[in-house]
Amino acid sequence: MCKECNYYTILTSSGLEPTENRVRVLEIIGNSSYPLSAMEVLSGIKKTHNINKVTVYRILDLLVENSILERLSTGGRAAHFGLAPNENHVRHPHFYCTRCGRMDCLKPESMTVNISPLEHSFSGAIDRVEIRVDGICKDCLEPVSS
Amino acid sequence: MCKECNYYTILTSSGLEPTENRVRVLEIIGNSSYPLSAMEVLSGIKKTHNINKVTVYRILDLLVENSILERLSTGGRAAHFGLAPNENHVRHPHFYCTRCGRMDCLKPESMTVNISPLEHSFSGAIDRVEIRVDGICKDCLEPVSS
DNA sequence: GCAGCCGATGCAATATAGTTGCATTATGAT
DNA sequence: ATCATAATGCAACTATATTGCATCGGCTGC
Repeated sequence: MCKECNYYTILTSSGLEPTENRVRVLEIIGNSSYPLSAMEVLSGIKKTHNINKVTVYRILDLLVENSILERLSTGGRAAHFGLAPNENHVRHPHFYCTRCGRMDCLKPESMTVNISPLEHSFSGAIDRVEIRVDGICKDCLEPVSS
Repeated sequence: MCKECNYYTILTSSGLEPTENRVRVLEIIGNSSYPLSAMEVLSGIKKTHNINKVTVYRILDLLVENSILERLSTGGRAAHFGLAPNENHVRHPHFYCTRCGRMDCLKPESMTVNISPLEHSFSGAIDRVEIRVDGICKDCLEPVSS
């Protein structure tokens, strides 16, 4: 997903200690081509290093608070996490397969959205607009080949 | 939310038994101006009638499957449920207040979305596009008045 | 009427995702 | 080295949702 990002530097430039666990969480999400759930991050790291699930949750919260990661809701139960939009990563919508539960990134240019009517009329504060397309992915549509 | 809807008829015309519990679930969601969580539906009904939470969950699932209700994800943990788009209810985006956790309906015309680029390039099947605006609502922004 | 069936509901137990409190360990400053 | 603070681990817990199985209630055929 991101070859231009130095995860260590991302942390330090946000004023966060670049601990091994934080770098690992950020790496595993940054190197994934689609957003990951907390459990996917946990088991990904556990393949090579010991880490506790609470630590993963706390790091994910911390990175979301610092706008390094973005928390995405799925049609399912678990939130998924991807790199937050920044100069290297344009904000983009996501696709959620209701059959296999996998989440994918869609190209930013796959849709156009104009929220200026809302911005002019809305009396609260707008942080972000999350767009999720639900459906069935290519792999789940295709008949199983033998 | 809907004065044109006869909840009893909505059920029967979908081939579902219009049981008291089903009508009550549908009424409480249909009469709300914003989507409700399963727990809100449960406690709403419990004010006047006995009902089990499992029954509520099962009815919600059933009504979503039959496209009578729509399941909306929030930034929080619990899914919320509102009437599905139909001839009386145009599909519209929702607002989620990250401070108080309340969900609100936004006017359909508050934004314009064009997904035709996606439709032409996407190789899976698209069911629906869910749009959620996250931020802080008017009430939570205002200083508390004494 | 009533025997039998089936869908709807209830209840208890369980699953899943995430959180909290507190103890322990690691890190950096002096 | 000592101390303060931040980060992590562990166990228990909460909230949300689901499953398995028992029971209830209404309808059908007789």
